[in-house]
Amino acid sequence: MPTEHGEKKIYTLNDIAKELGVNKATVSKAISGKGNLSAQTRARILDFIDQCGYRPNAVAQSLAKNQTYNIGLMMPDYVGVLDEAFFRECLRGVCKIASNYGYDVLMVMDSEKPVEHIARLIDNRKIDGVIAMRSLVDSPVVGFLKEKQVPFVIIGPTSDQSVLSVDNDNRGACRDLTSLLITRGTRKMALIGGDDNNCVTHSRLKGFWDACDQAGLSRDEQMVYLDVNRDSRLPEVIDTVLAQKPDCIVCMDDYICNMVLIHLRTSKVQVPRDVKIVSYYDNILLENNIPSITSLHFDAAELGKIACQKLIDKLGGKADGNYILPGYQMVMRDSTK
Amino acid sequence: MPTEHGEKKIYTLNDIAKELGVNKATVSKAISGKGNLSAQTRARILDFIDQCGYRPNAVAQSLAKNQTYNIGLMMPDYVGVLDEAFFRECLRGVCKIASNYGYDVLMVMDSEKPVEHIARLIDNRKIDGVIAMRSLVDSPVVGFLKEKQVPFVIIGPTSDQSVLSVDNDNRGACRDLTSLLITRGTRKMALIGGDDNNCVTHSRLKGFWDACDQAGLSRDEQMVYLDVNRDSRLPEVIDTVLAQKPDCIVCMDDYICNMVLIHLRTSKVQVPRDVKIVSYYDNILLENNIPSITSLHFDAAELGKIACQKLIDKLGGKADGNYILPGYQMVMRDSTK
DNA sequence: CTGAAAGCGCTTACAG
DNA sequence: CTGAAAGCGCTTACAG
Repeated sequence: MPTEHGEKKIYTLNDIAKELGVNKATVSKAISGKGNLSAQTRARILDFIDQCGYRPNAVAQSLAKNQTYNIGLMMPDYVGVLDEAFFRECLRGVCKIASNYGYDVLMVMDSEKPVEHIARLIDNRKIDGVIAMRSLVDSPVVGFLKEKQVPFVIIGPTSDQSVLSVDNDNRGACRDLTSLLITRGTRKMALIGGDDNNCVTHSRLKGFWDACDQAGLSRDEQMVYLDVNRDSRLPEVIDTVLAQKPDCIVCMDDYICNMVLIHLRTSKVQVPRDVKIVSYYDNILLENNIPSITSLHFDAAELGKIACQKLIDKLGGKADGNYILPGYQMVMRDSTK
Repeated sequence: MPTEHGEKKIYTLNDIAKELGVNKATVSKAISGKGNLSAQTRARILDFIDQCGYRPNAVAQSLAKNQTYNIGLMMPDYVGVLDEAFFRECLRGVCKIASNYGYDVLMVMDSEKPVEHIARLIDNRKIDGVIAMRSLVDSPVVGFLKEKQVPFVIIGPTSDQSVLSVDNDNRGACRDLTSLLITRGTRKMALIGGDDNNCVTHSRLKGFWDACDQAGLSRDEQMVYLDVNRDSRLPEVIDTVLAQKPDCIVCMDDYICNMVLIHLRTSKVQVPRDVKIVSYYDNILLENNIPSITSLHFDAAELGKIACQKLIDKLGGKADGNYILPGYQMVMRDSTK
């Protein structure tokens, strides 16, 4: 029932109750479906609500029900350029499911003081639970959330069996890809990996060793370089690696892979003729590279969806198992032909 | 005052009032600083609050003050891979300022039904205002927000003078970079551009033409290719362009630039000897390319900050001018030597 | 300077 | 099946 001015009146439960000559509790019941009403009055109320475009005030509901229908999403402030796609996809997944259940997602970019920020949200009772996209080893966030007793799930690895977590099977995937290379005759493999402080680095390394062990290859620590960050060491590391004449260079992420490719180009080393290249992560720029790069592909959106689903289940009181490991794809391309 | 169990009691205003033998209105005033209180009782109350770790229930405050201290941030669901860095930086900027002012950011990933989603948020009164990262031409979102009379600011270009907006000076930046190339002797330039439905594409094209006009070069439409998306046309477009022997290829974004580079490599065309390359956007992968690529760099975080600041000003009743155009950097690198 | 009251817009026992 | 009441935790005029 818009007025002549086109400004729509915003109805409250009370308004509707008065307008219809019933009690506002009755209206509330009609909407929520709780308690019993005659089908007739329910229909009458619902009809009217439809016409006048009534929408409940979520804030008032929150206060009355002590539930906000908000979840806090903690996202790393800085992530590698090439992980951006991952986080964004993950965010999409989370938002999608949240939306399906009528929840909203409150961003926490954990820049300087992630713990303080999330603490404020919790203490002010602005959220019901949190999803932490955790990427750093020994993040203080997890301890904090446990202490606060807020329902939460983390995206990433944990050794802590008491926390709900969802993760890609990085270890298994890296193992499988490495194994496949070995099966195909690769023997001398080099591994170049990123941030040592990042959980995923360790999982991937483990997978790499798993495959070596399984194939009876000795662990050649000389061929493994971790914590190779962008600023400095990468060029010399690549030189050192090349000097050892590997069959294949395994890059832990696409940033490293890109740098390796550039370097090889300058050094006139041909892929895959002289050396094979594999990346443990799949970015579109490398897919387009010539030769295209063999890599692993994880479904980040799915990960976000599952994380969100688990949190909502938990908020709804459904207990649930600890881990879920969605699948992955090995994308075999020209760089390992 | 934690109990023996380590579970901290959660205090309400009422609890504190009782504990201290004062009225809860008094406590409220002590906290808000509104109204006048004796310095003594104020101090006593504030002390106690400090000790017991009281935090106001934000939901109750929202209801009483009719203000949520939440802002909705609309983010495009799908963005080009290489724009991800831009959006993430922008998001950071927004979150940063929001946090400074005690606001929280509610994500809206406008996938299928952006308007419906934001409508729900508004109608349920979960947010006070919105920031729209608008990237598409003729987005229905803006019209909707105007109609709803919700305070909002958009990040991106508008012709609509009645809406608050913040944008990079894409046109000016592209003009300047193009002009500089012309000054340096470039005459025959090709332009390859992305999504025709994206506002930024048009701004950049205008800047390109501006520079041509200014230098008295005729507008050679034969050398301009828009809406070149990834799936298909790019390789043939590049061939067509190369056949015309340009001095320089201007790429509207880094995805295109990357494809061009790959293609040139395969065709044994050398940069910058045979042709110069410029990108209108700056991604780290291209910075590392050999040769490194000349490009424009925009400060996305700053853009986000300003957008958020403007919205908060508006929410606080401060009217403000319509546009702000932050600066940019021209990063001259090897590809135009 | 402090208190008592009404109100924000809902929900949820509890009566009838 | 419907209504009257109390309550969620705050804020804000209004008295005194």
